[in-house]
Amino acid sequence: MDFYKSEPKVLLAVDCIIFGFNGESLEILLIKRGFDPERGKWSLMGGFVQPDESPEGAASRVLKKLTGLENVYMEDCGIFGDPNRERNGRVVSLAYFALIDTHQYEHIISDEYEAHWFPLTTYPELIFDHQQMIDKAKRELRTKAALYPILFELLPEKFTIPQIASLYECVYNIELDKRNFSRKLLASDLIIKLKEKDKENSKKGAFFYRLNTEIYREKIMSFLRYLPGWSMDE
Amino acid sequence: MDFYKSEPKVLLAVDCIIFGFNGESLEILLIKRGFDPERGKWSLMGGFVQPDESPEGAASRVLKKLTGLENVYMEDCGIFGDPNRERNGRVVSLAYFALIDTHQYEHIISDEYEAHWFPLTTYPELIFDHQQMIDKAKRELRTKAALYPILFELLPEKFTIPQIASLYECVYNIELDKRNFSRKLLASDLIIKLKEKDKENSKKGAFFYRLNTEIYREKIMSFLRYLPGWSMDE
DNA sequence: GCAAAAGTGTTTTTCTTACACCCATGG
DNA sequence: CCATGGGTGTAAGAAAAACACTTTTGC
Repeated sequence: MDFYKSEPKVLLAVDCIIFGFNGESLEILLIKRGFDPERGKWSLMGGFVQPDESPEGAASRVLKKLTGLENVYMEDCGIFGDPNRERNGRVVSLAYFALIDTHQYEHIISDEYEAHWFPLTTYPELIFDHQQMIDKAKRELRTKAALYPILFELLPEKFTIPQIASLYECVYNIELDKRNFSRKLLASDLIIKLKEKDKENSKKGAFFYRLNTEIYREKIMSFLRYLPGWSMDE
Repeated sequence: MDFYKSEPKVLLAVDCIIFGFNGESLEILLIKRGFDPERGKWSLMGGFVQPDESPEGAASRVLKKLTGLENVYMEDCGIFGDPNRERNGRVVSLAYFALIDTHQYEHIISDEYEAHWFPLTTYPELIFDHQQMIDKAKRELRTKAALYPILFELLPEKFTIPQIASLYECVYNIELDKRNFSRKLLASDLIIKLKEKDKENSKKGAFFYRLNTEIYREKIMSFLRYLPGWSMDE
């Protein structure tokens, strides 16, 4: 039964790039390590894959431990396994990015970890190759979000069109014509208008919308516009 | 120095989804296992990550061992680590897809492995979760190729426009208007016309082209058309 | 000379972009 | 009553799609 006895084993870790959007800027959640090695330095939240769990499971566990959140959108976004990436022995790390709405992030158990949100434009130096992980996660996020409407995962249930627009502006570091953006989005049938208005950010107030989950599920699987009338599931 | 002594180690494998295009159909390269466990069954080519190599390194090594090819386009496309995915103990496997031109595939060391190309439409049942790996690789290939011109990696140095068109048709399972496709491609400046013609596939003959590697390198990093005038590197 | 694939020209339609202008409202 | 962001209308321009038609050549 033990066919692979002679094969080498490695320590397998997961690290989470946790993206959050507060309405103004795109941010990542970092922790100040309270444990060795590299105690006291800033890093991504991570952990080791346990014998009874899958890597995704480990990533979810780690995320929940830090934020208290479950059922969060996560996606693996890279394998970091250079033999010398950690000085303290061989660790292969699987990077996952998570998209959360920062407003849900109240019930944080941050007593245990010294966690802090940083804007993606300025954050402290990080240990190991965590900087590269963030870069990779950013690229993956941009690529994926160009085809699939995953950025909605960063917004609360009720959101306004100006909010989404500014989210896209943050992610791609561009300026959008909000008027055209709004129309394009409405034409996709992805969002449903609500009666309420958000009066926080303007005098006139912007209508709230919610996701049309049916269309969303459809589009999240087939948003490719490069090829004529083609959908992912064939 | 030994901070992680108490953490569990796992066997870490790589499995390669090797895509090839022969001008007619998109195929994958499978091997008939000549070793236990699951001896005699069809599977992806794989191997274990060694202490002195990165996972990408392991994937390249495995690919080279089977095909003799080096410097092949590869990309990780999924982490398969369900605790019960193998009956013979815990193995986490990292899936990589490779794109190769089947015509380069002559110097195969297939004595050691019983390898065979199968069309993506019909191939034998596979061990473990290799079927899911192929599904994932297909999805990733489609997503990536919708934004970046990676499908050229499947073609020989000299190729014709009808060849690329039929490749896209294979990958996305669609029919293209070859006339419009041709113009669109030429407009991108990605390819350079050669003097020669390929007379194999038609009486008139189709001109050969080669990649404009400069434009290629540029586009492979920024082919997103979803957002106005935006490039990946900011 | 005809069948078959390659490739060009042209029209139609659809999508993007730019921007003028109206709307609602808190101060 | 006006400054401010939210939102609609509209017209110009670009890109995609559809398709008629010409080119080349092996048989």
